[in-house]
Amino acid sequence: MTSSNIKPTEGEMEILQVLWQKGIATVREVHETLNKKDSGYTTTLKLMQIMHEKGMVERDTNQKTHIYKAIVNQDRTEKQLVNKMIDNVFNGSAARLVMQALGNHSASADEIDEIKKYLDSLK
Amino acid sequence: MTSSNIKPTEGEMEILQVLWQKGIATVREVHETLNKKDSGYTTTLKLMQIMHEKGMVERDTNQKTHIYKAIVNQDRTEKQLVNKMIDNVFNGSAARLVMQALGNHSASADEIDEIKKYLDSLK
DNA sequence: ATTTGAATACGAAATAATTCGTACAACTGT
DNA sequence: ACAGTTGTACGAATTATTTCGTATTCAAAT
Repeated sequence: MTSSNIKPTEGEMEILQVLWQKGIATVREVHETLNKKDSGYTTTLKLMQIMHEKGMVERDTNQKTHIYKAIVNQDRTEKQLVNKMIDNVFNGSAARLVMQALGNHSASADEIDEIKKYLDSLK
Repeated sequence: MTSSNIKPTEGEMEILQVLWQKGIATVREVHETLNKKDSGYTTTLKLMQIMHEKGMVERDTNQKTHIYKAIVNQDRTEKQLVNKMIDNVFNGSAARLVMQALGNHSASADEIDEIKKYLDSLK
């Protein structure tokens, strides 16, 4: 087990995504970006406070409105989650994951080209 | 929301994997395949019973020792999980997931060829 | 027949994750 | 100054998931 072994919950991942994308954000900004109709502002607040306790995010509390920033590394976190899925769901085969991902509607022709380029660059 | 929207928990996924791999299996077989030192036999049993209630597995109870079989479709379930990850972790970009997966587990040359073939077949 | 071992059933505890209510502090505009 | 708005803090309820303990049943072996 490596030094920083982070396992964000689903809710935490959603928040991290916003933070990674925006760089920094207030609770309100995060809450509005994920516009969940099914849960209130204080839920997002609480989650972010917990993430702070866990050391996943840092925050600037100099102003009344705190400003949050992700500490956990995006790339490392993504790798961890992908690896876990390859392991858990695809019996260790990255190729199977990839094909499953590409068989989806979510892969556009552009994306496919991009991936081919990437594959070529691997050789 | 589609007709059968299944969201296996992590524990359920582990069991499903064994069932998909073996075709059919008893609780004992499943429990021993996933040799978890941290939880007992009845835990696996209970999980599989719950999965049965949820309609994820079927079982033959003609013998004392029940024989389980996955009902949920492997391919569909995998797609669902992958889609969720693309959404949750990669902001909707299948390409980013793929690259993360390939950057990781140094995919073998064979795997890469296989994937390229697959990509071509998509056009 | 009786004991022993392996199996199921199932309630309930333990743990994890999410959600909310409410108190209170700080800022805004009048 | 003070009413209204926006923010944080945080305990507690709710919901989901995992885990176990114990009762009971069935079958095999002595």
